[in-house]
Amino acid sequence: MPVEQGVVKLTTIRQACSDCSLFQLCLPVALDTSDVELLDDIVQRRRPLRRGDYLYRTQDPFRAIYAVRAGALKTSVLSYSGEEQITGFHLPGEILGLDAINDNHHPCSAMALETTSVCEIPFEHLEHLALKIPGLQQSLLRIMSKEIFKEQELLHAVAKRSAEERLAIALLSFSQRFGRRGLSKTRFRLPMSRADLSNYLGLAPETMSRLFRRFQEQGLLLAEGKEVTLTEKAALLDLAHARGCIGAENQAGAARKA
Amino acid sequence: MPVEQGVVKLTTIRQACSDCSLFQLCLPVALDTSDVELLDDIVQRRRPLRRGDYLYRTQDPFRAIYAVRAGALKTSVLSYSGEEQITGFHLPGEILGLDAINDNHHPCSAMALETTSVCEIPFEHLEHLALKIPGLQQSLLRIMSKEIFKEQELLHAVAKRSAEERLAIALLSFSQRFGRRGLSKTRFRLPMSRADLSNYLGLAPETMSRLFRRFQEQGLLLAEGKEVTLTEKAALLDLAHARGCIGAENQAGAARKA
DNA sequence: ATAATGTCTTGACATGGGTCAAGCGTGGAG
DNA sequence: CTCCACGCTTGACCCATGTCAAGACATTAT
Repeated sequence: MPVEQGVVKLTTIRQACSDCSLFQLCLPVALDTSDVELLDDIVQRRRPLRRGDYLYRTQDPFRAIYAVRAGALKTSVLSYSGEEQITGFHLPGEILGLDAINDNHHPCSAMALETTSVCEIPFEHLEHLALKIPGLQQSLLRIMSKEIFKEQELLHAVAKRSAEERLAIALLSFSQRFGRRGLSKTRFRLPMSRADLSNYLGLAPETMSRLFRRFQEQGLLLAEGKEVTLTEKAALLDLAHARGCIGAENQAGAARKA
Repeated sequence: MPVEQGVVKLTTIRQACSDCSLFQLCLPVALDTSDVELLDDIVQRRRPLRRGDYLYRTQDPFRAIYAVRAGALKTSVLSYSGEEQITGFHLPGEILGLDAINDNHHPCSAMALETTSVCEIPFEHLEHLALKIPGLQQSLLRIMSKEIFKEQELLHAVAKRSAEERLAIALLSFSQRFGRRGLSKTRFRLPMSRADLSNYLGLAPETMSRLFRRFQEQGLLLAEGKEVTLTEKAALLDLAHARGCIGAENQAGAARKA
């Protein structure tokens, strides 16, 4: 077994993909044991990021994609006037950096929302490996396809939906993403600030605030700071008009299919 | 040279990728001649679609991706209440269907906006070929990465921008996409109806109409039906706040890079 | 040519949600 | 423990954009 090429050697950093409870999520395709070992060899674990640290910044050269192991990140771009535009939140088991493949530079910055650790997967190695392991190529293409689909979905979720619908959709999306990794689908801690969330959804923070209140008054949820409990998921789904939408179980399901 | 496996044999349908003026666009990576021939063998040309014909429909099993050769298509999903939600327009040289890789079914329908012909690229073959031709795998991953990036960009273009900004962005996007294939960047024919365009941008058709008038009054453009002439592109760019945005030349440029 | 059908435009009006400006609460620093 | 600061909430107000309804125009069919 090769020496860990740890970017930084910390006591507890070594862990094989095969032992990782998130492995099914970040590369959701069956690889046999020897293939996983090949992958293991190229994956680097990094020292955890602290809240506010950047994993990469806009225009950084693209070297690797990243799988979130613990914590959470946001990706964002600076808009014309220098305002932050949040383009995504990334939870454990999710991959980020794929949008940089195209032109070899990161089109956005990724910042840790809390103490966060990631696996770094050098892309050159991965690409090379994907030529050898058909399942891996397939997996990669799937992940990217899902990403495209997800964005499209979100795009039209956010484009012409009311503030109410947007928040419902976002909450259900988090519910689902937490559920996917075995956590509660009804009670979770949002890793980002209200401001970040509202920014992401294209709403004013004030509007979000009012919405949270209204949802609470209507008994749809309980919010204590970042801790959220969804008490009436059905009603939320209804609000989100979720048929064929993010809140529905199609995403998690799709990822595992075939 | 192998027999053309044409889905339908029409008189003028046979044409090699290597002769195709759009080839650089649909697979923007250098393949050497023999590789292009391999690709050629799997590409099928289909009978042109007429206006209103579907290339595929939501939930159809995924078999192939498609490169637009001539004409234009729109992709759309049906929202909760049965309303059409347009998710994209696809012009010559562009590829569609990538969003279906993930779960083996098309998540949206693709309909021809005018007489349209496409190259059909069976995905199983392509995937297989990509294992043999590193450049092809790379190209595929790039294309998909670009797609993700594009969607992200658009998402946040549409999410929190004014109607004015959205239209400016859309017009510049078309300008650029026409320009990329050697057509005029300032004078072109929009292939879709106003209603389609407004739907796509998340605006009411009435709003679009008023905007077109206003832009015209301000001397930014000339619109005669679907024929559009951009007379003050700089001003439009300014309106779009286009730094780092769709209108900027980053996309076309990026596609060709490295 | 004329009718019929759909698409685009225009106007009047209503409203969701953005903006501005305070006030409140909580958690970290001293 | 106390203070400060930041993030969240609340209220008042207003504007951009959606909605409804009608009319102009264009395109196809008769």
